[in-house]
Amino acid sequence: MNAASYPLGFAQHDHTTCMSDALAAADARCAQDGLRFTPVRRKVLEILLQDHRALGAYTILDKLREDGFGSQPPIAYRALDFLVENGLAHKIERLNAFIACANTTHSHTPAFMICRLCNTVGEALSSSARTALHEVARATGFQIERTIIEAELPPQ
Amino acid sequence: MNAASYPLGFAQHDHTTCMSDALAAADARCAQDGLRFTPVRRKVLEILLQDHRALGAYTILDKLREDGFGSQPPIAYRALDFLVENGLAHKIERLNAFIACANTTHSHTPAFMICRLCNTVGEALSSSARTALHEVARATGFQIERTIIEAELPPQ
DNA sequence: AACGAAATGTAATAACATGACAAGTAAGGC
DNA sequence: GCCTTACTTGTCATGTTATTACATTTCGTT
Repeated sequence: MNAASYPLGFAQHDHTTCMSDALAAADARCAQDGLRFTPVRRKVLEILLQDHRALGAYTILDKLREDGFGSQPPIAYRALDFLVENGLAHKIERLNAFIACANTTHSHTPAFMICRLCNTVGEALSSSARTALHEVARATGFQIERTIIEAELPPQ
Repeated sequence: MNAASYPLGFAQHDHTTCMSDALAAADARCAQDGLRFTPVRRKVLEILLQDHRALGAYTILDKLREDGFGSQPPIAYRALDFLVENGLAHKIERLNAFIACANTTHSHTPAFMICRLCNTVGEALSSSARTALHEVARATGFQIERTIIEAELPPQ
């Protein structure tokens, strides 16, 4: 096993770079697509990038408050909606929580590997699983609009 | 496309038989494994079997109340936990809601096909997708304890 | 009948999420 | 430049989902 092939979140890495790179990518992406990467939205992404763990909306809200932003739930939820819609973050349904996207370079819908103990979340490639799922759906006459693939990992 | 290959929930079928068969299977299963299939638990399964749509715990709770059972949340959640733990129902994470298992004959973890409009949920075979996911995990050094595979269907 | 384990009843509260409306801010047309 | 319009944010209120804690009852066993 090679550490470099671990999903981000479980892998050792230079976290400062990882954060600044992700923010730079988000800046570029928003500029390119005419999206307004406002202070709250940026701050929420920064908060999510701090750890690679999934954070609940209210945890995020607390951190926003500390930084002088509004502290009512819609503040956090709206920023999170923006990030999720634009592929800068993901919602982990299993946890009702959110993580920063670990792979901003291209559009994707990863499989999430969730540590049962600490909520660390890794993004793994999921194209084979996703293809299989689409194939199953097609065989039964359905189209799929969106897929959710999450795996819970036992304590290591 | 052949209607018979649709997942239950989307397929035409004799619903009375489907319900009574499922209840009989649950009875048998619980008898065999020494599980206590108490009145509340049975009632909750009946409620879930009524439609093949995903129902929230509080919807179930309302129906329990109508039938003279306790009406505090733990009543419903405990029965649901029992059913889910023992494979008689599933939780749909995307919806924070529950459905009766459509396939009591063998242990399985299906992929769920969720209609975005009406919350009708079908169970589809997912072994290929699941295998692919395990393979991805193995390749990155993880074991998977539990998988969640859900697909949202566009309005037909 | 007495015991321990499992299940249920009930109250309180925690955690997650949205609706509605007012106020502020940015971008494009004139 | 300033007006309009669309978007974003602030705030209050409320709705929805889920758990903790503890008392009581039921069930199976001895």
